[in-house]
Amino acid sequence: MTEPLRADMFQPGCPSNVTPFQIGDKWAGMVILCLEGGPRRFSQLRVPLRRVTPKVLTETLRALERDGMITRTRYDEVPPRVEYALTPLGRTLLEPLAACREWAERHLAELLEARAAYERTAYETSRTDVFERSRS
Amino acid sequence: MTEPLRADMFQPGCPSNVTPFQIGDKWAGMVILCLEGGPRRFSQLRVPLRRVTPKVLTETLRALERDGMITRTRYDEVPPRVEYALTPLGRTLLEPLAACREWAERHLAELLEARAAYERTAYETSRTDVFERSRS
DNA sequence: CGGTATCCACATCGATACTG
DNA sequence: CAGTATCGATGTGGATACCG
Repeated sequence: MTEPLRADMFQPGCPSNVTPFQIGDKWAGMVILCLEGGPRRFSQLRVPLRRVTPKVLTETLRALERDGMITRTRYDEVPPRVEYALTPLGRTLLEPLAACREWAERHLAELLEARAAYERTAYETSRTDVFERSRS
Repeated sequence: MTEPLRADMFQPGCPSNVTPFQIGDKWAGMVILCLEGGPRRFSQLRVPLRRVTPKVLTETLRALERDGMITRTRYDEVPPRVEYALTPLGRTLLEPLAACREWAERHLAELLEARAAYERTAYETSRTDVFERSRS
């Protein structure tokens, strides 16, 4: 546990998808993180976000733009180019986001452990009624 | 703005419902906060949560219990009594939760302002295609 | 009191196809 | 390249009624 679970939240099967924290919708937090290093283009965002569909990415970007978290800059060129970047307000999200990430790095293993223990006991003990835990 | 928008996130119409932060599902974060001051009973939780339905509250509590964030203690009395309380692990959530709340208190007004400005310009300016923004 | 059991409305996400 | 347009699956929450 010296290495603090450098979890890659962009990995679909990554356990950090299990964190109780969510920034806005499913993708907004990741978009914020993708923009931390500077402006990014639409297509650039689609890569780390594991093939989020353009529709959903557009919706996410519009929502973030609407709320003043990012800017959308369109350059009149051919081929067209559009860049998204964090606003100062959007940058303020990085701080609490870091707090959430830190929590995950410190405690995710405990959460997973508790969850596993719960699954185990659910099958043996005295809960009056055990509901289904089947996962497809 | 000296008063930092002591927003009551438990109020249904409260603008803090607009914050980009969410702990788990819709209610989990509020439950954590409700338990900050000590153990609470099922019915006690329903009050500040503005009449969340028992079904949803049960689901929320089960999920938090499963993940080791809260404990469920049943006392064999008549009438039956059940208490929910934060585990040590659950208490660790209070710190990042505080970071999120602080963000809201500091920046919620800016977010709302940006949103309002966006609504305003959406009706007058040169976006190639203005989508509907109607809210029922 | 502390929940369950159904049923349903709605929002969100995804897949696919197409366009300025 | 940077989206838009549809359609459909899924799932999360709410309303209501009932139970040990």
